[in-house]
Amino acid sequence: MYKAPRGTSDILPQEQGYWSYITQKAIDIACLYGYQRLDTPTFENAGLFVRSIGEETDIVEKEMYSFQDRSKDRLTLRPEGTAPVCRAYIEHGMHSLPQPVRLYYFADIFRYERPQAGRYRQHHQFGVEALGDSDPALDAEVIDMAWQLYANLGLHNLSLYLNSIGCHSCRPGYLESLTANYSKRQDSLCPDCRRRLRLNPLRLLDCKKPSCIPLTEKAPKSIDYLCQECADNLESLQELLKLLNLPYLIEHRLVRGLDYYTRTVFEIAPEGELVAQATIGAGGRYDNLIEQLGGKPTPAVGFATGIERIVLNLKKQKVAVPAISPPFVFLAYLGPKAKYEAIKLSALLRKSGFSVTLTYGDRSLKAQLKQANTAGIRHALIIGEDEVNNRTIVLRNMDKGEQETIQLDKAVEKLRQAIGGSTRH
RNA sequence: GUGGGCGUAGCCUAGCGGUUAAGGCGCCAGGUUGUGGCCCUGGAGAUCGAGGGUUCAAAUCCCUCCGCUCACCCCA
Repeated sequence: MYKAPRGTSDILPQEQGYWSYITQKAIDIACLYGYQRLDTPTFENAGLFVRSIGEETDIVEKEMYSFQDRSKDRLTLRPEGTAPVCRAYIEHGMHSLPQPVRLYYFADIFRYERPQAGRYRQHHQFGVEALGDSDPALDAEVIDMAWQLYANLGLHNLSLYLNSIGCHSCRPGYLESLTANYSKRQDSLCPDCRRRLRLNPLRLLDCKKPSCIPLTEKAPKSIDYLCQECADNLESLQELLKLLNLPYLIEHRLVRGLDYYTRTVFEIAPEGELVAQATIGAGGRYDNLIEQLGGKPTPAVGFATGIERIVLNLKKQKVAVPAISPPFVFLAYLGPKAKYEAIKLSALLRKSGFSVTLTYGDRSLKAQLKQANTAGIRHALIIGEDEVNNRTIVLRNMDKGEQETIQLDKAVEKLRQAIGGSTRH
C-alpha cells in the first residue's frame, strides 16, 4: 500500500474549513495593506537558495530537496519563500515600479527534516515581502500585518519578540565580542555550542540546554553593538510599534536561521514559548539579499507564517472556524424514468445557481435521504414514477420533516423561496 | 543523523502463549411495496505493520527491518 511520503500529509475535507478560513483572512489582510499576490514556481535553480540562505545553514547543508532534471539543471523544491520573490523582483525589473513593491504569496515549502508536531517535510506558508525601502516604518507595517492577521484569526496570548542583529558594518564587531566571550568558557559549553562557536556564533544564543542558558543570558547583546544607523532604526521601529499599540519584547537571544537577515528580526509565538517549533510566524529585514542575487542594492523586509502551525494553534485555543457549507439540495429519485428527470433537473438547478448533489446507484429512497441527512443537506427533492407522470416533484425540508408536492417546472422558484435565511445556496 | 513511546478492519479499543481474533463508531442492507435523524436485526470489512526465530501451539515471547509519533539538532 502506498502512503503519503514521510512528513507530508493529506489535508482532508474535514480540515478544509481551517484552511479556507486562514487563506481568506490572509488575503483580506494583504488587500487591506495594499499587497499584491505573486506566485512563484515550486522549484527554482538550486543556486538561488544556496546563495541566499547561506552555505553553512542547516537548510542548505542537509534539508534541501534537490534534483537534476533531464537537461541536467540542478533544481530545488523551494525551502523558503523570500528568495524566489527577490528573484522575481529582479527578473521582472520591479525596481522600476514605484517603491516599495508590496507582495504576498502562498507557497508550499519543502525541507528534508525529521517530522514532529508542527514540523513537516512539506508545509505551507503565507508570506509578505515589501521591497525597495529601508524606512523602519515599513518594518512596522509588516509586523503590524502579522499581528493583525493573528488577531483577526482569533488567536490570543501571542508574544512578539524583537531584536536587531545589525548590518554589515556593525555585525562583525558584535560577532567578535560574542565569540571571544564564549571562547573563554569553551570547556563548559555543550557539544552543540562548541560546533556553533566555529560555524555560526549567532546561534549560540539559541541554545536551550540548562547548562548553556546562563551563558546566553550573560552574553553580549547585539543591540549594544549596533552602529548609529542601526540603533536609530531600532529606536524608531520601537516608537512606531508603540504608536500602533503592538506589545513587543526585546529578545536578544532571537536570531534567525537564514544568513540574509540584517537589522530587524522578529518572531511571533504563543506566550512564553520561545522555542523554534512553537513559532507561528517570523520575519525580518534583508537589505543585502537582492544585491547579492544580482539586483541593484535594494533594502527589503518580509514575514512568513506557517499555515499548519496556525491550524495547530486555532485547535489548541479552540477557535471555532466557519464550517464549509454542504450542498443546498439533495436530489433523490426512484426508478429509471425518474433518474433521467433527476439528472436533467440537476443541470437546470446548477444553472440557476443551486448547489445540488445526488447519488446514482439506484438506491432506496431511505438510503438516499439518509445520505442527505448525514451530509447536512437541508432540502431534498424527491421524484418517482408518479411525479414523472404528473410533472411534479416532492420538496422536503429536512430540518422540519415537512414536505409538499410541487409542479416540476416550479422547482427553481420554490427553492428560491426556501433559501430564506440561508446565506449560501 | 540521535534517543523515547507505539503499530490488532476506514477510525477507536479489548485480547498479552491454547480452537473459527472480540466490541464500539462508521459503512451497506432489512425491519417500513416511495421517506432521513431514534431504535432493533443482519452483513461486508483484519494476510493482528513485514520478515525471521523459540514452541506441540504466537496477535501474544525473542531478533531484525519498516512505518507512525514525540523529543533533540534546526526551522514556519
